[in-house]
Amino acid sequence: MFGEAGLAAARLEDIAKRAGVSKGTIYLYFPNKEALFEEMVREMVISQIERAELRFAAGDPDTQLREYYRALWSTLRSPIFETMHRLMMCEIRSFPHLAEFYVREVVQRTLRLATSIIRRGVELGEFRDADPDVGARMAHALFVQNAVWAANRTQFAQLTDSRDDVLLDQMTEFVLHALRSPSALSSEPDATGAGLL
Amino acid sequence: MFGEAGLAAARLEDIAKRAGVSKGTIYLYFPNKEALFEEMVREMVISQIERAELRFAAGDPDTQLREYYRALWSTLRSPIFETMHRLMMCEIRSFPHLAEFYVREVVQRTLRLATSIIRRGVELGEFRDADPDVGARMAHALFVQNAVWAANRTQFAQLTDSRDDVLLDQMTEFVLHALRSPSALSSEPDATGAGLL
DNA sequence: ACTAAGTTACTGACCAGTAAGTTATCAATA
DNA sequence: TATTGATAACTTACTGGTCAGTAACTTAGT
Repeated sequence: MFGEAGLAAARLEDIAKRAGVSKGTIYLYFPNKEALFEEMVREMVISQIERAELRFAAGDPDTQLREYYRALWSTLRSPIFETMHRLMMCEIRSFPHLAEFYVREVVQRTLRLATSIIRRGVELGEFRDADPDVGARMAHALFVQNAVWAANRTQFAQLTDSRDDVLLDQMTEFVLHALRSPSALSSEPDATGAGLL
Repeated sequence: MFGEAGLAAARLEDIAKRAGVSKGTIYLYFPNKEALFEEMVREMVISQIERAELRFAAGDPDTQLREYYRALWSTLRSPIFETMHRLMMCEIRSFPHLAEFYVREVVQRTLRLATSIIRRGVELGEFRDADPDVGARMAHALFVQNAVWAANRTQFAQLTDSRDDVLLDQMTEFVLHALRSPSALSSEPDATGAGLL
């Protein structure tokens, strides 16, 4: 209900009703509304961790990254992320430590995986020699913002493709081109020469 | 004051005081609180249009885009954008047409410029042959999300560089690598071969 | 008979919106 | 130049509804 209305607009009595208890019961478990809200977001973040089963796929960095971003996108497009992200953005000023918690427990963990894939790609010469950490962050930013737009397609129609899978392709291609080293043309289907190797 | 507290938490009496009038006066000009809010956001969007003087710079697409994104970044990092964007994201569900207005009047106008620069780059063979519209949108997403993180550096410290100018470089390099055609290595200072040409 | 768990009915603060009253402006007139 | 009257601009003080939080009461479990 917080997700639907936000912290201020969600009425404690409605929350209680939906939980099948009376309002007073809530105060047996939480000191006040804010604490309930905070606890709820923490639960969401934790369920988010469990949901996001981002695993190393086998194969070259290119393939690994594609798999990684496919999984990331499915997470970002889930209703739970959409809700959590919106709440986080709206209430971040009142609950700054929630955002810190989220970044530490979810985003960083996720980014570390991307970073390591990119690092290996750099070592193999498949990706250009740039800071893998920066690359991972840039790609993450791109995905998150596109998820925000996609979650509000009605208003942001001009900013997203109408199909999620097309959008995923667009993002993945963009990111991979940004990371790829100019000499590694092998994964380009229409590459005619062997490049510098 | 809406920017500081949000629609619900901002008290009409305080707004009136800050405006140097009494609460009743507001109701001579606006039917209710929501209308005042909406009008204020519209004003912000309009002032945003005036502020964002994104112009074609001279030179090759690479240089033009660098100049474009420098200007975009300075807009995104301005306090007025930060406020407007946060309000938009928080109240989008209550005021969907505000977001539509914003996308139409600001974002699309801005994107069109980026698209045309990229299109010319594609025609010149400097950028790879991909949909310029998609490229512009991807880059925009990347910039917007980084602006959001940068606006909350305390919480999102791990997601941004501590310096705005470094961040701008990181984003610009990422985007340009994503757009560049593999055969156009000329702008790469350490390029050793002439590529396929 | 004691405690844990829950409910109900209330209070007090808050605040958007309003109705009645006040002041400033200015044109017309003497 | 002063007076009046009309109206526009604004203020004040109040109302009504909402809702977080609580205190007294009830029920279930052992």
